[in-house]
Amino acid sequence: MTRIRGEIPLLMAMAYRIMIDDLHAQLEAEGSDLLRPAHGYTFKFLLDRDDATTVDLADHLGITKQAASKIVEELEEWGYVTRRPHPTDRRARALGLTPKGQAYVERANELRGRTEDRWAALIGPDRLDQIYEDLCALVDSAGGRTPPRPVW
Amino acid sequence: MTRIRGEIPLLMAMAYRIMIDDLHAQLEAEGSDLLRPAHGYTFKFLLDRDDATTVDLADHLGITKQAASKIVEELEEWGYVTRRPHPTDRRARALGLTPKGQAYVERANELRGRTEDRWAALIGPDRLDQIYEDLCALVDSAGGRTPPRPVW
DNA sequence: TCCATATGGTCAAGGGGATTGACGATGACG
DNA sequence: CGTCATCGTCAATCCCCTTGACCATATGGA
Repeated sequence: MTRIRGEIPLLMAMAYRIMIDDLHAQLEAEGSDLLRPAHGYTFKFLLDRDDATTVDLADHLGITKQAASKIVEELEEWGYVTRRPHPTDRRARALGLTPKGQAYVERANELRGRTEDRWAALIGPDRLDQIYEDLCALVDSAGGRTPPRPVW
Repeated sequence: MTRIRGEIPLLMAMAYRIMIDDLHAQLEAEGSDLLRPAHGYTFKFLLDRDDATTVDLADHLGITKQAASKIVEELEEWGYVTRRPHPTDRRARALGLTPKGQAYVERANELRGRTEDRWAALIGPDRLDQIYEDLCALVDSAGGRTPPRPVW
């Protein structure tokens, strides 16, 4: 297969879009709340860190604290996230995932996994493992501190 | 390497972001106009098709004709795109790339190519070829008619 | 200890890029 | 021809993010 120089980033964007659409369709089919990717990345962040603040989240997402604050506000209202007083800083509020939030993460992981399975069926599981490794290598080489948000 | 189920879409988003940032940095370094991905996808579309209309473009990008119209307006103003009377439909205007537009496409292809080269150096050129094939397979399996625009 | 400065969070205003809705002009087809 | 679809534009609005200002609390040096 002759590869067109410079085409891979475009393909990656399309592939990402396809997998996100796929996830979206599954979530919609089962009636789950349709959260945006920003919400998903927020969950993922809160899973790893305890007593994270809104500013921490904003840094992680690569957005302003005001934007992050609004996301947190929504997620709290919808029952996915809690804000409790911060244990050591009385200015701050410590963020946490509710059971509902944790359940959503697990469900989304499972559904993304199914999307991966479909791709694996297409190209073979070993190839998918390789892609995983290669993507990790690329991300690591960029320092791993890339905000997950696509630029658009 | 143990792969976390459901993580590939996230990695793909980050990888895409990294490659776009890379391209962006290169374009900025050489003083080129900083066009958004939507503009790039517009160019790519206009390269393939002759006498395309704004509505055709909107369909391709998966946005409304009003939004597409605005993009075309900008690109015309900046000298990348022309709007001439449509040969067979007097309601419509046929879009085309100016030499400046074509040059931008070639330049962007080259710079994306360099980004690919850096990745190839990291994981090996043969692996990159495989990824290309696999991404093509995924995109084809979705009908190839996926709007390039990421959902966010 | 006190004060200067840095930082977490919120409120308010504004902007970029999309959407919906309405419309005039032309095309397509019975 | 008359009806209905389609290309393009104008206008209003929306969503999500940004910038800027501000208060309350932390922090660290004199």
